[in-house]
Amino acid sequence: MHEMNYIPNQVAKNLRKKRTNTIGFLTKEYFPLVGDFLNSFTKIAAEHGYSVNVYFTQTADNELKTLRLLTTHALDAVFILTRINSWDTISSYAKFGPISTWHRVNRPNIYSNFIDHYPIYYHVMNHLYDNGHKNIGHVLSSLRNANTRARTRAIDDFKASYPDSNQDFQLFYHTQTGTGEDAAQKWLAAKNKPSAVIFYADFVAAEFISTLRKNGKKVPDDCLVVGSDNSEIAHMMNMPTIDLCFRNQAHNAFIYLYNELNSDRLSYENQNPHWVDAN
Amino acid sequence: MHEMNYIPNQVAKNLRKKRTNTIGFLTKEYFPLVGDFLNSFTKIAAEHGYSVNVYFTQTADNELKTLRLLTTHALDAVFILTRINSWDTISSYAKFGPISTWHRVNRPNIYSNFIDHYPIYYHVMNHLYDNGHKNIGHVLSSLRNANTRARTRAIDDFKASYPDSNQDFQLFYHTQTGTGEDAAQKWLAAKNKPSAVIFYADFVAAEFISTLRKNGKKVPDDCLVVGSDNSEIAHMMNMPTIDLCFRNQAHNAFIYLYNELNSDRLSYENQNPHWVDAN
DNA sequence: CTGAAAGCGCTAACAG
DNA sequence: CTGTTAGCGCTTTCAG
Repeated sequence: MHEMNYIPNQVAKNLRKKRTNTIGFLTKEYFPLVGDFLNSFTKIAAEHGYSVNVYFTQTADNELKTLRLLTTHALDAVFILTRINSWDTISSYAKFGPISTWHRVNRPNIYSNFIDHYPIYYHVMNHLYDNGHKNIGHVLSSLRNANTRARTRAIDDFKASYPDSNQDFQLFYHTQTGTGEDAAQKWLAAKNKPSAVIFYADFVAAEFISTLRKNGKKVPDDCLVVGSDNSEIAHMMNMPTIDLCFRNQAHNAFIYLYNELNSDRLSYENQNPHWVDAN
Repeated sequence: MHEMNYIPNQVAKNLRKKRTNTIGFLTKEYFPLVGDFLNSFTKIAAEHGYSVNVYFTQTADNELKTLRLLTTHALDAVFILTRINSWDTISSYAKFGPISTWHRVNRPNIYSNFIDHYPIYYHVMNHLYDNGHKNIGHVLSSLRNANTRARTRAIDDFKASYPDSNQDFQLFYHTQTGTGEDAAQKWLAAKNKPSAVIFYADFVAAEFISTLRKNGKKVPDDCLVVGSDNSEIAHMMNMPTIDLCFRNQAHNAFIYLYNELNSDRLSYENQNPHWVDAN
């Protein structure tokens, strides 16, 4: 019998139970929404007894090394915010532990809590058009991203329905660093400037605004800028944005992992993307 | 002999080695700099074979529960970004694993990679005074924070040296949410408005700016706003800020933990706080 | 130099 | 119902 100040060893428990109650949170790089998302994800995880390990994967090799933590039983499950390797490669790790993401990916063994950007994006264009914006610019993420493809489909369909509108200003980016500034330079250089531009991320939109203002332009008078996250930055910059429910996505992405790992079932949250006015 | 597809079990290794190579990153709540800091901290940790567990402690009880992970050998060490319990209470856990923080705390068993805010703050006030700002406002963090006390000492000493200056506008806050807006309301209501205001965080300064603009004020014409982190937000909002070297702090805070846990020694980085102009 | 064994600290199963 | 034991998978030690 030990003395009364006995402290159980968690690692021994983990070995025995073959569970660490730890989930990996993988993102290629840091951008502001990572923090917000992680905040939501970690809190719901903590409520159900899980802790969250953060990994900034940076390289394809590193991402694989991190996924291999599932095979060594260091992690019970994995959430992927931004990936590097192909979904095929990633999904091959699902047999070692459940994997979820917020990206739109169609694999039987990866839970995807995606939002269909098509209807909301079409709705936003309609809204802008009704407010007199015939020339609408689009700053989009990479086309390898299914959300981006949904957006370009919406653009094409909208263009077909409203031939008098102009959707020619389209930019595609793979990262978020320096992007807003680059887009602003392109806008300043454009001969036929769109009167409104929709962005794939609040942060990029914010950088766009600040670069425009630095160049003596007025926002929203010269250009209405629309963000895409409903994050704090959107409020700060006083821009309209699109709520794509990342908080619910974080919630549901965890719920899936939990349900896969445990016998009891937690229930999913509904999500409802919507336009958010500048405050 | 097993087949060739043998995968070692990390948890068994951890049990044997009595090491998890995992560091806890504790913060009371989320605010934008948390993400930036975590990014720096996690990357340097990963370079040296450590992963980082994030905890949003929220309550005093929760924070203790998290610190107890040191006693159960779930965590090797702990970094504290924002605390809840007293440093006395926290330091009593140092015998179970090294603890570091970026706060200014004078405990033999807690490494504090603090920046002395006194000289840089005095310098900033001087700079503003030389540029014609006789009435300078101060939005500060809690007085239980040693950095805040260094700032108030700088204010008092400056006031003594320049009796014609006005430093009466002083606000103290415990959190970062809604703070900038509240400070802006106070500024708008003030009869004797300071022509420049220095903030304890970029994010709070940004919120202040956006609230002022919403109320028809011009920044920086009506009020020069100075931030305090040199974070992305400062660039976005085009405000001058103070670089307090949080990236170096993240680096050094990790180095300490590493050196305590290992026999080899990594070396610390120098830090040099400085004024950063609006770009 | 190679191979077996002990033990890290826990929990589940089993015996008393 | 209580107490002992086997084994989770690794590493270190010790014997061959």
